[in-house]
Amino acid sequence: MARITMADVAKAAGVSKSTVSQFLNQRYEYMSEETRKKIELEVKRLGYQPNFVARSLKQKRTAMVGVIMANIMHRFSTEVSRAIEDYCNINNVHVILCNADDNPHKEKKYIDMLLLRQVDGLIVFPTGENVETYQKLVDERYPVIFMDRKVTAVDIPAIMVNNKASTYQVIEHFIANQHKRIAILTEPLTISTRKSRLEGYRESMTAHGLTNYQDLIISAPIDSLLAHLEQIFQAEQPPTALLAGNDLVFLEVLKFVKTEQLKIGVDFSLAVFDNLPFADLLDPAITTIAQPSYQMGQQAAKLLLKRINNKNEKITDSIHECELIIRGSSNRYWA
Amino acid sequence: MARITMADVAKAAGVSKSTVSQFLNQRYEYMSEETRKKIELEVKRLGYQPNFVARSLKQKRTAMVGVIMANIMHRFSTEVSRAIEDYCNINNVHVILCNADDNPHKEKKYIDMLLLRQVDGLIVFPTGENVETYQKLVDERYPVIFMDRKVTAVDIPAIMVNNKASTYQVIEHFIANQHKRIAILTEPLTISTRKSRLEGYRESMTAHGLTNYQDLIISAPIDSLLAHLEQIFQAEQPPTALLAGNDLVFLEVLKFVKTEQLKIGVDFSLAVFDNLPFADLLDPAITTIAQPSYQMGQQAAKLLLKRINNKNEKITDSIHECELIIRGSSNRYWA
DNA sequence: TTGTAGGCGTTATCAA
DNA sequence: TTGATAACGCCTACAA
Repeated sequence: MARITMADVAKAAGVSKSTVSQFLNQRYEYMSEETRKKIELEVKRLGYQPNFVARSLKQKRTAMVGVIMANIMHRFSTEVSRAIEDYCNINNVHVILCNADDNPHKEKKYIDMLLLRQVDGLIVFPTGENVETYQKLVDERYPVIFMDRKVTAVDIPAIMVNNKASTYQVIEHFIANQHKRIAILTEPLTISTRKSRLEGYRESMTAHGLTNYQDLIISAPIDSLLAHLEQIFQAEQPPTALLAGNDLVFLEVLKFVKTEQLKIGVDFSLAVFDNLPFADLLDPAITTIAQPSYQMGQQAAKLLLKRINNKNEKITDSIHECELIIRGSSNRYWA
Repeated sequence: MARITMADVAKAAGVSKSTVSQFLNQRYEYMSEETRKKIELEVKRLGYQPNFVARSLKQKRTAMVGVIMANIMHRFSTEVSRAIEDYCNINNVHVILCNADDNPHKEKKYIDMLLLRQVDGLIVFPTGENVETYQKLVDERYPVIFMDRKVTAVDIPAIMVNNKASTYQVIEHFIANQHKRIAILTEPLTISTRKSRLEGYRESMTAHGLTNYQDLIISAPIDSLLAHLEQIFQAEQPPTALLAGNDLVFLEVLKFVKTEQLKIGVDFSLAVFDNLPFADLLDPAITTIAQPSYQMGQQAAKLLLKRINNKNEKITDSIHECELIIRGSSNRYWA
């Protein structure tokens, strides 16, 4: 392992460590051509590799950022993380990826650990449950960006999508197709994203005179969704359209469909708020609200690195537009 | 951040840095109850946090491992990485996750970077194209484990599945259902995994007297698979069964099916060598060869950490069994 | 039982 | 133009 140090190079080249350091940091300005050559040669010959840890200690900068993702099994998180990683690596910043499983304890543990490791900044899909910890970051002027979710209690910029408007739009799409019993299916309302989506749902329903939707809102942990679906579809007036809150919820809908031998697009219309790589390939194809995950990740990384390099950089919330892609699962006129 | 140092604690407690260090490393043996208490108090009061970077520099150990995954868009990689992360984090080791996109240049760059960062060990899904770099790791006795793929040119232990036997088995399953024209569809044969699967295919076909399979082997980059499928299905004797080499290949098959308006399980039988979270939920359900990704990741992490803690630990290749799960896409008798 | 001193490999400051 | 020298924060002999 990198056991050749600057001192070795210095000795071999017959100069001092400082000079080698100058050389390595491309400060040739006041360096004779001769010494430059000498050092260059020895660096190559000895196969010198700088020691990042030592440099980090001195510079108080690690060229690493931490990403705490919501759930690695969630496609959106994966896509965003990948974008972050791509951007960072181009800029020679390494990413430590942590999977919090939407668990506040894990989240806190990871934030603390990453700080101890002196990562230069953090991108977090916040659970929202660690306000104290978030606030500490703000107080220390630590570079942090929230992804996908806003935590209003704390002044940290967030990169999100227009959850409310997009949901409003897809509900309107259902209504335009004459649906009246439209259900929304989501994981518990612990994060802003889900709340906003529900809000969009409510507003859209209300705006179109469909105020009787209380029993059509299902918000429950993933593993109980199936039971809720069974129940709601046994009601006197079962829903005719369904909005699945994300890809994991969608899988539950698939299970339900399978168990009950129903046909999507025939027995009820369906839209999914998320990116599904195979949305277009199923039969019927699935209507989705696609989130620009890659752009969001890139933007987060870009802003974070900027902020790291300039503590005064002011970052504000950023809202990305989703795209409603209507496909076979919801294109039937329901009259 | 963490600007309280051991020196601060020492001063506040009226002891020396060494004593504080002793305390922090739980070496209370020769410490008076009194000083212990004093230090404990000050650590709490000042909110002291150890500096990992400084510790790493001194100890030449970072408590970080690097993972170079093949392709973050590939479900199997994701599942394995998650398992590695889970195991490592329980053991207070952090994971730097890098996505090589099956690109040898990226792979090499990442390996080099991770070494500069002095990660304690590496788990790599090797492209197989950087033998020189791999060999360097071996020469330095650097802890490395290969995942999913073997590189025969170099003596690094690999954790794999029984690719050949599993493929043999699924082909036999097709044959048992009276298929004679069985095609295999895989990405280019650059890695051992794919080669072994093809080998299993060949042996199984041959063993059952189906020697005329040359035109039934499609091995091509993802984005050209569709064209190959079109072609092979236009042949005089199109295949009646298809083995898709992984989940990404499967998506291409779905595209093909969609374009051609075919029905899986009716127009041809299908099996997929990989984990599909929704295999059971499609119509028909998809026959898969499931890989124990989580166990593989856990094992890799476990072995790596063991090896890191004991340079003499000898690790050997490890082969995991897959499970052939027969579902609707291939359960039809083809006579 | 506790403290002193030196070093891990860099970088930064200042003097030469 | 280059070189001493002192940090960075921690750990570890060894000394007291």
